[in-house]
Amino acid sequence: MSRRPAPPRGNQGIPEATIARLPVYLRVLYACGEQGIATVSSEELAAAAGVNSAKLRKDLSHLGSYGTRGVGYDVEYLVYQISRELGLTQDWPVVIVGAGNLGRALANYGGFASRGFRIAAVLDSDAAVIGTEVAGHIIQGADQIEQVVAQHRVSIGVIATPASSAQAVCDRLVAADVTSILNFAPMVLNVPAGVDVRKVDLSIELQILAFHAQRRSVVRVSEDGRPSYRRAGPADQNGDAVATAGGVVPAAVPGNATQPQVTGS
Amino acid sequence: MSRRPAPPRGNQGIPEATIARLPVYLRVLYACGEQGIATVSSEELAAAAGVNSAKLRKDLSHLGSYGTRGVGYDVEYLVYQISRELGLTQDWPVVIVGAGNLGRALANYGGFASRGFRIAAVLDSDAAVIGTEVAGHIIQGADQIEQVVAQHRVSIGVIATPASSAQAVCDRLVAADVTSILNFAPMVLNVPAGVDVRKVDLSIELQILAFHAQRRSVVRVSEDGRPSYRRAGPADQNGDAVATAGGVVPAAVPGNATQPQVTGS
DNA sequence: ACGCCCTTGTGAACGTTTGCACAAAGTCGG
DNA sequence: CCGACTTTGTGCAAACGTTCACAAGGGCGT
Repeated sequence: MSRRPAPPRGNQGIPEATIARLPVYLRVLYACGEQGIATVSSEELAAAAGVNSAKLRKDLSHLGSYGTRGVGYDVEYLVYQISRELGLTQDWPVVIVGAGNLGRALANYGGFASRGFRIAAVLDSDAAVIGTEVAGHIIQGADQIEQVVAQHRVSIGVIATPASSAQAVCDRLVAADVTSILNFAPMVLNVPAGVDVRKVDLSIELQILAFHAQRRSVVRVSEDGRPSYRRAGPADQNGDAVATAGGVVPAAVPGNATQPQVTGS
Repeated sequence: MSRRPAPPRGNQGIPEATIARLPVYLRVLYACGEQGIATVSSEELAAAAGVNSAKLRKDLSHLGSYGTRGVGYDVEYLVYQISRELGLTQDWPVVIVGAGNLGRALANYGGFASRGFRIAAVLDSDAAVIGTEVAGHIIQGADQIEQVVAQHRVSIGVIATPASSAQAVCDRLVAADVTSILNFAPMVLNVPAGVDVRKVDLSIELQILAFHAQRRSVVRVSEDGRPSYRRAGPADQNGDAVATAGGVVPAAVPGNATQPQVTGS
């Protein structure tokens, strides 16, 4: 925002892109542990996580030198280190606002309660659902936000309300000292500096998919349509461009003859 | 991930980062249209979308020169252009696999049906829910995947199953010629090249939030704890690092004295 | 004890994304 | 019709992220 001429930037230095991948590594490591695997090489771990092995090593190197050359990484030890770095060794109470279809789905989501996160409360403003039970939690009124947040020391809030009330809920959460918000409402939240907002937006993801799908069907017209459908390494799952190696789409919709009216002029 | 010495790449040249933001602009533009606003400047649009105005202009410039200098962008025209670029002017049938809490939430999600996407079918493998209705759709058996995909020319599939069956469902979708997959299951899907996978993962988002929250609480110990809570411009909502406005973040975390037990050895 | 072989950790090159700053280009009032 | 003002579109440089390639380091067989 404001100019930073010579930012001292005490940023202790883990790149944001790395942070976003650590949870994926962590999940794979848990799976390894459950399989009884004691050590993994960067190559194996990278393949399972769907990334380049050099990237994985660089990511892990930001945490420290926790690997053993010639062997790999100790699964259990690495799990601990990543967990600590992400702050998962402490308990994070979470409040879910909005007990509609989505809110209930979230409350029932198993991976929620596990690994450090704990649902402190589920709130809603609809009197019809207040008092009913979801995933072992009695739904409380939305007017309890401040009290619940203070009582459980909540610092993470999940907004699963309609877009129309998302900003109001967000404001109340922020006023109650919640500094991390996960927003499922399809809108851009306005928050003060120092509050961290992440959004999960089905509609946006679908539109990105549609773009690639459309492009694929157009590109297919080009030469060299080798229909090789070989099972390659896992395509990048982090939103990078599609590989479009041998894109064999049937005969879907070329009809863009609908040249539109230019409204202005 | 084979080497690509000289990728012919018919990439017509819209950066991936831009594609990811276009849906946000589109949503803001729709909101403007509903408010009766006819034209917007890049500054206004950028503020509403939570991005830098220069970035917005550069993004839009990739689609063409659709603005008018000294005035701004015509809302309706820009909506059309972005929609066309994203491929939203055509109809995208979508199949949802998994009718649990999440699948039902998705099926009921309003923004789904609107703007180009249409639910072709909702499937599940649980005999207890097959035949019941969700959001106007009779839930069909998961063994109908191939038939439904072929019949409705589905090219986008949404996986809302437990992680344990996600890969199997994915394989069947891919075999049935679905080339775009939105994965809600908490796992990395393995797909052939040419298939586009995007993932939405609550657990990962929470862990990223936890990391920032943890860092913030450590940083707070530092000097200059000015509790200025002024309402600033919308903090970046795309997952970038938290602004932490006054955050000078100096001597954070020297305490790595807690050298843990090395399990192996 | 020694040397081979495997894997990590990282320097350096490359590509992508962001943000500034400004010229080009249009509108609008007089 | 003209000049002042506003806003777009973009060249450029810095920041950020990815990938390659390889030296450093450690285990393991002999």
